[in-house]
Amino acid sequence: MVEISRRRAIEDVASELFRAHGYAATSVRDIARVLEIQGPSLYAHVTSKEAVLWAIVDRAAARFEAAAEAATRATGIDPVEAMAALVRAHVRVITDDVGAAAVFVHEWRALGPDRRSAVLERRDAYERRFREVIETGIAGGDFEMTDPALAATAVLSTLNGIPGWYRPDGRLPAGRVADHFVDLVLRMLQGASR
Amino acid sequence: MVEISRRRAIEDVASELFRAHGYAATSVRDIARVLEIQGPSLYAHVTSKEAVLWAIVDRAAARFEAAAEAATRATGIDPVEAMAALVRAHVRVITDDVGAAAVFVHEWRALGPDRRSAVLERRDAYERRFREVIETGIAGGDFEMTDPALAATAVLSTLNGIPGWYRPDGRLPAGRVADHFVDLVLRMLQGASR
DNA sequence: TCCCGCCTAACGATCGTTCGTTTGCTACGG
DNA sequence: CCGTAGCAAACGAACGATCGTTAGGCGGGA
Repeated sequence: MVEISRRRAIEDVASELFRAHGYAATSVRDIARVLEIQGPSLYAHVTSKEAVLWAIVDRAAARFEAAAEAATRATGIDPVEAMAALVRAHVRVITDDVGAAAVFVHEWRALGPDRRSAVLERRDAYERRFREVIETGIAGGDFEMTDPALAATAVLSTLNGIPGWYRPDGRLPAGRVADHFVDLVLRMLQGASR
Repeated sequence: MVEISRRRAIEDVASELFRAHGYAATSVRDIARVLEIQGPSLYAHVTSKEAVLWAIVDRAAARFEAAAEAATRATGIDPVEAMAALVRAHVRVITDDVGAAAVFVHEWRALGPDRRSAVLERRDAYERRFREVIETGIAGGDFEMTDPALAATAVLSTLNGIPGWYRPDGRLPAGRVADHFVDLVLRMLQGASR
């Protein structure tokens, strides 16, 4: 395997360990052991354990933001279409790197105060994209909702459960997962059976 | 506040700290500090840190199971009604003790192998209740679903996001939260407008 | 007097991190 | 073709701090 960057390899290993056991329960020496080097040797490539977590979280956040941005740009103003694109983009980011996505969703509280609040701010902005599409859909009669903010939170909760069970070699390929969740989310937002 | 059991007070404090910072990031001395005693003094009431986590997780699991059992017993065979009761019961257990529910959902991986697999087994059995109602609903034409297992997982993901934002003194009272989520879940399961 | 709740002291282990040194390769001057 | 300078990567020892936990003692209410 060609080694582009030792640092990136560290972050990938750390992603998987943080996902499986959590940031606090994963020691620097645990990460090093997987790479078959000694714990302190890691510090030739990274400045601190928290910096590794931050690199993972920051990159994951950027991928979510870029995917949502692209999805919004690619679709017109039709809320149903826009929401489907947002969901599909979100699921793709998760399935492309489950470890990083899980760390982004669950381990941001381990960051220091500054970085933690920065993540929360970006998360709010991201959720706002979903809420605005929902509000547009309500105004246009495409969606039936009394509480758009709660609906956006519920939608993202549903999607963010995926890293808890999805595995790249599981019974459902990533594309099918996306299809199913687009369907589920649109059902949540569109009017009930009547 | 009348103090029924010192041990229970420890578990309640631990619930809140485990929820806020995670099990591994919470020290025994952190728990003791909130109770205004010294760290080692906890061991007069408790046998180990993991035992505290187990007590919290076990009680939360039992409350989920009991609530689901009661909900199932109270409703007939109508799947829509049964699912509504299951969702309402689940949300009530969460809102009754957000801390314990959050710990149950997120911190079970910190348990030792035996207890962890015991929890996973109970969680599977619990999820099975949801899946069976969904399957019954599909068979009777009440629900439209191609993948009942995935639907059950998605429903529980949606509900288990609640501890991430619900606060007893928040803008939504517990009853409204339950109403909204019953609505959202039934929409997910029932046929869409398309 | 006894016991229960809490104390302080201390243990071995492990944590994140720093430091000085060694290793193995690549490039280049003579 | 040799010798050597340079460099990135990893090593092993060691640091201070903190972890979960044990042990023994002290004080006050029944």
